[in-house]
This record gives sequence, structure tokens and C-alpha cells, in this order.
Amino acid sequence: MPNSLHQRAVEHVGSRIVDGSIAAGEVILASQIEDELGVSRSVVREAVRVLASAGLVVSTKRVGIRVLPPEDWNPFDPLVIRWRLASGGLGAQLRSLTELRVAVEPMAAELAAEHAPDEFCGELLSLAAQMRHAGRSGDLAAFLELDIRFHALVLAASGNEMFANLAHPIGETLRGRTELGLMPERPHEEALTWHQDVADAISAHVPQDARASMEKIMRRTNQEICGVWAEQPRLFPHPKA
Amino acid sequence: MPNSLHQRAVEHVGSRIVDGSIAAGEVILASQIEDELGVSRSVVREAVRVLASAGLVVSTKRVGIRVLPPEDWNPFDPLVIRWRLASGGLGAQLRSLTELRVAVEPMAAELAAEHAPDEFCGELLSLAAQMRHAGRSGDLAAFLELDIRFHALVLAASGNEMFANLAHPIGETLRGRTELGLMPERPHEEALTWHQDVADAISAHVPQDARASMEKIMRRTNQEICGVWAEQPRLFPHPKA
DNA sequence: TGACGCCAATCTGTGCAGGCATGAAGTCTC
DNA sequence: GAGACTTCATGCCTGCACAGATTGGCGTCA
Repeated sequence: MPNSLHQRAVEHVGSRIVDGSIAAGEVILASQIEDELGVSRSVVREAVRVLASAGLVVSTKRVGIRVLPPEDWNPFDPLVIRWRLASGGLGAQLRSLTELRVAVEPMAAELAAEHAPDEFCGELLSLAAQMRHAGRSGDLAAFLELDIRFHALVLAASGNEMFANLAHPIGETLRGRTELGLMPERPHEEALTWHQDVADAISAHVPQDARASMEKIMRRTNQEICGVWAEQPRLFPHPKA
Repeated sequence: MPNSLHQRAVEHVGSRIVDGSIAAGEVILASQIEDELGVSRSVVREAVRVLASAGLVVSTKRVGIRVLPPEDWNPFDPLVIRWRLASGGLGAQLRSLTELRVAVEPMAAELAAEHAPDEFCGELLSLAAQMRHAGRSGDLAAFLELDIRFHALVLAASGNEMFANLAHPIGETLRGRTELGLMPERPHEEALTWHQDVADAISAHVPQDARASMEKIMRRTNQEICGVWAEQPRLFPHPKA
């Protein structure tokens, strides 16, 4: 529940753009938004500036606020990711993020094995053990939270802040999967072992093993859910000069 | 050259935060910024909102505008990336982006081989040929631009909009490398071949080959410039609940 | 007559100035 | 130490002037 008018305005307009209620190319007027939400110009203008910085709109004089097409949106903006996950475009967003995971997490595991501080290793080992316990006892909710923390920790342990920053959307992805019932009834025994292997390899500072085990996890993950977006069209916007 | 007061204000404050002129934890007042830039409250407020959406600041009542530490910045925000590349933190930003490239580009090549439309294939082949020509004739400037377009095109051809969106910062990275004199005097013959191989594999729709050739390129790239950031400290912020 | 080019009216965002409301910090009192 | 009070910067609102882009009308010329 957004508590400031500013947040509410950003949310109101942004979510409608991302879910398609306001089509690309459409032009809206600041005064429209004022009326719809019953807020003043300053609130609307600040909200529009934020949306513009995310690539959702451009505002030009004499014409108004033009809604930009999806290829102009910043797909890494936390707001955009959240709105996409919450909307009909869920499948496409899940695919993009999962493909990104498949690319990034093995690299993150490799870097973590090279650079992770000791306290991260200890916590990773502890999390892997807890995951095994929760997985075997069938406590899916606990397993999910541990899984999220595990992957976030590997990303952070890589020492690459761009990787670390992907933890939040990836966590949302995992939550989204369980909500959609795309997780196996109980975690595979192999998955539990692979997570343990990743933690072991990072703790032992063996980059190749860490990468290999994480690759196994990602390959399996990708298989399990690639059906969701099978029919989602891919977009190929040509790069601009 | 920013033409609106808003852009100027965002630029002024944001770049000073990123380059460290304004330290994390410091608190600035909106009225300060007004005086510094000679602009009105509305301009400052809109700028602050944009900076807040990038995670650079938070503004609280009775306190002012608090500058957040780097781990709170959104490392994927285009503004943040630009400011980091332009500032003393260049080394760290170059490392993050390069590690991201190493992770993402092979995957992008693989996906491109699976999904790329025909017109992308044709252009890739053409670019590879032009790169070979420019490389052998020693025209570094032309080679750089072709290289940027080539990698941007592979990312776009993956059909993953998050990958495609990385084209701009990656292009900046490549330009940054040449400006720093980190590129070889003339491109290696092997590099020319590998680019050709990537284009061929994508056009022939052979994902494994595309990935393999791109991995070679990335491995070489990483070797060539990892010296730049050798002394740059890695940061390991613990993931928050 | 019809097409082109120029100019003014108009519309909307941009920026300014000032006002009151709100709520978090710090202070004082008990 | 807990609660009420004061303080002060941001949150939010409003009226005004300005700038820039679009539109439509006007006149000219082919």
C-alpha cells in the first residue's frame, strides 16, 4: 500500500502502461491524471518524471505525455520488473529473467568461489543444510525462502554489484513460480545435492566446480518451466544507432 | 549538453554523488540545491524524485535528502552507469560490466542461433566481413564501431529484451577500452575469425557453436583488460531480508 | 482551382513563487 | 524513562508567466 501520493501516482500510471491498459503511442494529459487521482500538478509532474526516467513515457510540449512502446522501457528497472511480473506479460518476464539467471548464476558461483569472504561460505553451507532438511520434510514454504536466500547470497558473494542487484527480481521469480504451481511437489534429491555442491565448491574455493554445479541447477530449472512461455512471442527490436 | 533545467539538476547532483564529491550518509537540503543551481523548488523536487528512483538518495521529512551508499544504487540504471564510467570508479564499473558480458553474451549467441530472424543473420554476416576488412587494414576507429554494432546485434537477436538492453552500456564499455588504450594495436586474426564463426553459427542455427565461439571472444577480452581493475576492491554487501 | 509556404493563435509542458499541512526529531516536562 | 510539545524540512497545493510545438488560416504562386 503506497502511502505517499507520489508513489500512488507512479503506481497508478506505470502499472496501467505495463499491463497494456494504456497502449503504446497513446497520449495522455497531465490534467487527466490530476482528475483521475484527485491530486495536484506537482504530484503528477514528479510521477511523470520518474516514469520518463524508466523509459515508459516522454513528455513534449503542446502534445502531452506519450506512452512509449515496450522496447523503450528499461527492463532492469525494479518498478518495470514488478509491474511486468504482476501483469499479463508474466510469461515473457519470467522467460527473460530465467534466461538471465542461466547466464549469470554460474558465473556468479565461479566468482564467488574465487572471492567470497569466509562468513559468506559459512552461511552458504548452513543454508544448503537447511534446504536439505526443509526439502526432505516437504516444507515447501520454508524451502522457497531458503532457496531465495541461497541464490541471493551466491550473487552477493560474487562481489559484482550488478549480479548482487539481480537478487530481488530473481527472488520474485522464484516466488512467482511457486504461486503458479511450477515447482515440483517436493524438491528433487539431486537439486538438494547440487546446492550442497555449490556451497562446498565455493567454500573450498574451486571455481570450476562451483560453476559446474550451478549450471546443473540452472539447466534443470530452465527445463522445468520453459513450457510457461513457449507460446510467448519474442521481440526483436533492431538496435538503434 | 542538458537543455532542460531538470536534466541539469539531475546531472549536477547525481554525478557528484556517484563520483564521491557528496559522500554517502551526507544530508543535503533541497534549498541548498536551489541556491547552488539558481533554480526553483519544483525543479529540485522533480530531480530528487528521479535520483531517489535510482536509489541514490532518500528524502525524509524534517531531515532532508540523505545520500545513500553505493550498494543501494541501482547498478543497471543508465544514468548511474554513465556517471560511474565517467568518474574515478571507472575500473570497478568496467569490471562489473565485463563480467556481465562474459556471462551474458555466450548465452545471447546461443539464443540468437535458435531464434534470430533472417535479416539479423544477414546483417551479422555482413558486419563480420566488414570487421575483418577494417581489422586487417588497421582502421581501429571503424573496427570499434563495427564491433559495437556486432555485439549489440547479437544481443538483440537473442530475443531477450534484458540482453538487448545491455547493448548500450556494453558499447560504452568498448569505447572506454579504446580510449584507455586497452585494445590491441590491431585486432588479432583469431578474434576476427571468432566473430566470423559466431555469425556463421547463428546464421546456420547451431546454438552450441555460437556459444562456443562467443565464449572464446569473451575469454580473450576478459584476459586483455582484467589488469585494469586488479586493485579495485570488491564489495560484499550482505543481502537484506 | 489547388498546392505550397508562412504566420499567428492555441495548447500543454516547464519553471517560478508562495502558501499551508504533515510528520519525524529533538526538547522539555513530569 | 514516558509522554506532550516545539521545530523544521519535506509533502502537497495553487496561481502565474513562459517556451515550444502543432494547427489552421491566410496569401501567394503555378
